[in-house]
Formats: sequence, C-alpha cells, structure tokens
Amino acid sequence: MLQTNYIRENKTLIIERLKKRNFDAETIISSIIELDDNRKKTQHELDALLAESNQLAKQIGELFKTGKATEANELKAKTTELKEQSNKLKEEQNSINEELLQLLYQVPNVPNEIVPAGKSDADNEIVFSEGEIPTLHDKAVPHWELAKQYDLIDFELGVKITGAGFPVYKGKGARLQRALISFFLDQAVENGYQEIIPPLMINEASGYGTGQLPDKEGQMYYMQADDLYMIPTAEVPITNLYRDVMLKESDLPIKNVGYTPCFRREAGSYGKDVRGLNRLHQFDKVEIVQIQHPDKSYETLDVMVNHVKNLLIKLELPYRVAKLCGGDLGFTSALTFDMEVYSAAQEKWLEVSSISNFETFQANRLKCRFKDNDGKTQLVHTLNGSALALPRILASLLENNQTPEGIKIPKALIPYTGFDMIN
RNA sequence: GGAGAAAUGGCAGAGCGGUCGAAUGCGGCAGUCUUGAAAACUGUUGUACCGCAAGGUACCGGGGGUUCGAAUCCCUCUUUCUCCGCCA
Repeated sequence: MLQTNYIRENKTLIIERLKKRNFDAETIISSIIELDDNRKKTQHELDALLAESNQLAKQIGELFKTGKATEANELKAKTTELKEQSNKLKEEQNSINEELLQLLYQVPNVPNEIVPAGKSDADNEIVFSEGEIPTLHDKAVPHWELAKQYDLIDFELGVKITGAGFPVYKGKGARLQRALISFFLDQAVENGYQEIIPPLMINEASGYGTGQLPDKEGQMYYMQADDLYMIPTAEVPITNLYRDVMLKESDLPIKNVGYTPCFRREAGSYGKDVRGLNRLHQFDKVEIVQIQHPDKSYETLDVMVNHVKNLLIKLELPYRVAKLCGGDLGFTSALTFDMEVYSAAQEKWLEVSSISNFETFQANRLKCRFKDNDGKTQLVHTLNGSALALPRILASLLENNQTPEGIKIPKALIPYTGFDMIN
C-alpha cells in the first residue's frame, strides 16, 4: 500500500510509472487525494468540536464541585448538542477512512524506473544467461515419465489421497527432495541468513501485511472454521514477523531464510503447463527474506539475485535471468527478477525463483519502521526471493541429467543424497 | 473442552468516574562532578494525525456501550496465566 503523502507529492510520477503496468491511475489517484483532503477537513472540524466539549466537561465538573448544580445542568444541554454533532462527524470520518483504505488497496506498487513496459511474460527482458543447454540421448523423456520409471514420484497416489496437484514423493525421489531443502538452507545460512521455521497457517492480518489480501484472496486455501489461511509462500509468515515492529538502524539488514511447504489453489490455471511437477497445489520452497535500509535495498536485491545464481551454478543447471515487465510484475513489487532453468526434455524454461524489492509497499501495511541515526522514523524496505522452489528444479535435474544408465546427481548434492545416481 | 484470574508507557508497577498522557522504580538521553569511568546529583525521556506556529485531537489489549466527563463502570472479542479434562 502506498502512503497518501507519497501519492500527494508524486502524483504525476506515479501515474506515469503505473502506465508500465497498463494501470490507469489518473482517476483513482485524484479520488484518493480528494478523499484525503476531505479526511483532513473533517478531522479538523471534529477536533475542534471535541476540544469544545472537553472544555465544557471540565467546567461542569468544577461547577458540580462548587455546588452550582443549576448552572452545570444548563451546560449539559449544550454538550448533548455538541455530542450529536461530533458523533455525526465521527461516522463521516469512519466512512471516509474506510473508503480511502479501499482505494489505497487497489493501487499496485510503483514500478522502478528500469522496469520495461509490457503486457505479459513475453515482454520480460532477459538480462543474463549462463550454462550449457544439454543435448539428451535419443530415448530421453520428460520428468513425469522418469518419475514413474524410477518410482520417484507418484502423482496418481496423490490424487487418491488428496487430489490433483498433490504428488507423493517416494524413495530416492523423497530423499532428493530432502537433499535439496537441506542444501538450500545450508547455503543461505552460510551467507548469513537466520533459519526460521514459521507457522504454515496465517491469520487475516498477516495476509494483509504482505499484500496477499485483498488482492489474491481466491488463491489461498482458507479454513473457515478457524478463519485461517494456508501460506502460499514462506514470505508471508516470515515478513510478518516484523509487523508492528520498530527497529533500530543498527538492526538492518535483517536476513531470514525458511523452508516451508507452500499451498496454492491455482484457481483459473487449467490444462496448460500443469503436467508433472510444473504446477502444483502443494510444493516445497526455501525462501530468503531481507529487511533493509531504503538506501541499500537495490544493492541487496543484486546480492540476492547472485545468491540464487550461485545455487543454480552449483546444481549445474542452465539458467537465465529475466527482468519482469510492468504487465508481469506482481501487485506489491517495484522490481522483480525471475530466474528460469532450462528443462531439456520439455524443451522449455521454467520459472524457479522470483526475487523482488517491495520498497515500502509492504512495510507501510506492516507498519515495520526503524529509527534512523537522526532519530527520525522511516519505513523499511522489504525484499524476498525463492532460493529455491523445489518442483521445477527437480524436474530439470531429472530431465537434464538423464542418461541411458540412469539419472546423475550433481556433485554438490551427493553429500546430501548419499547416492550419485538414480537407476 | 470446563472453572477462575489478568492485560496500563522500552521494562517493572501504581491508579478514588473529573485536577490522568497517566505516580514511582529501572532503563535511555543530556548535564554537573571526575584525568577518564563508576557512583551521586540535576534535567529530560511514548506514538499518530491536523497546524507555519501557539496549540488541538486520539491512543492505558481490540471493538461497542453507559456518562456532561471513562485507564477506572457495563457488554463483547482476543491473548496470557493458574487449576481440571483430553492428547503428539
């Protein structure tokens, strides 16, 4: 959520930048400023009324104490009148605030100036790529075939006990999954991140804190009986650790990493690209989250991108980095880099990580601030990135490393798997 | 799940319906003293909104109510603690 003062002071810039998202902000921005003017005006009137009745209440108290009950009762009549007026204003104030908040919720984050304009992922800008695309042997097959052949993942069994999109990992498949999780966590910890195991369910306030609510309400699993949501990513509980928190400048940066299963309803995405591990309702992910000083957040974004690059290099996977265009940029993000690995049997690039700087957009909703060295209160910048999402990594590992003799495990993982070949 | 108690400033902890944004202690900050530090002493020390300012308003877990006036009374929700039951 943007700050109203920021909107006031940067109206034209915001409207211009939001065009990159194909979001026409002109009307809504004007309404926000108008409502905010209104809010100030009403607030002012209300304050004056309350000041007056506070005064009167004091006088009445004095009068009663000195035994002048008649005079006191006269004044009482006046306060009733004042109260009626101030109640009316309070109601007005509440509805203005509510309306203002609803409008603010609708405005996405302002894209960074280097975000390219564009409509969809087709307009994303590939900024970097590394690694060789493997040539597979004649009988190479996609990962879902391999998973079946070597009994690594059972999709049908998942359908039986839960439904589509909830695979069952077995034997070496399960072990490989656990190996990846440990590897990713260890790499993050080595780079100074604190390991966190957060709750897998969140309340409504947390959903609003990081911006999943109200924007993506239908994408989260919701448990009505307890009014809780299953997390769609560890970003939500880990960033919300800092909701309503006042930090010191010396606390920054805060670096946390967490492994969690993630739950996504994926409502509306049927048919395409959903085979095998490509799109699941439940999947595992290691997420890195940083809370940083506003002056340093873009530097940090680069560091995080490099962290993920290194993971992919160690896994020996060909990858590329895409700078998301305005049309593909998440609602809360100011700048996002997607990391994609090449899945050789499917012959396509799969998104395995998304690394974003949210600037103050989340911090404003979260009320996560810090006292700077001059004693002034400022909003922090929040960032996060997958490091990494497991299923598509697994898919490309299986596909790219298949040989007629079996599937080779990359060196970096062998200490974690305990085997170097699936056969 | 049942019964009871509680929730106050960074922390601890007072608070009779009006003089309470809130005693006191600790902590923090500034100063005096000291070669320096400690101790002692003095002062200062919450957040948000409106306002150029003076100042005003709101906030004592959240929401609602009673009252001219609520930290204080009532209702409700949440959380914590104690006891009982169940349980990985």
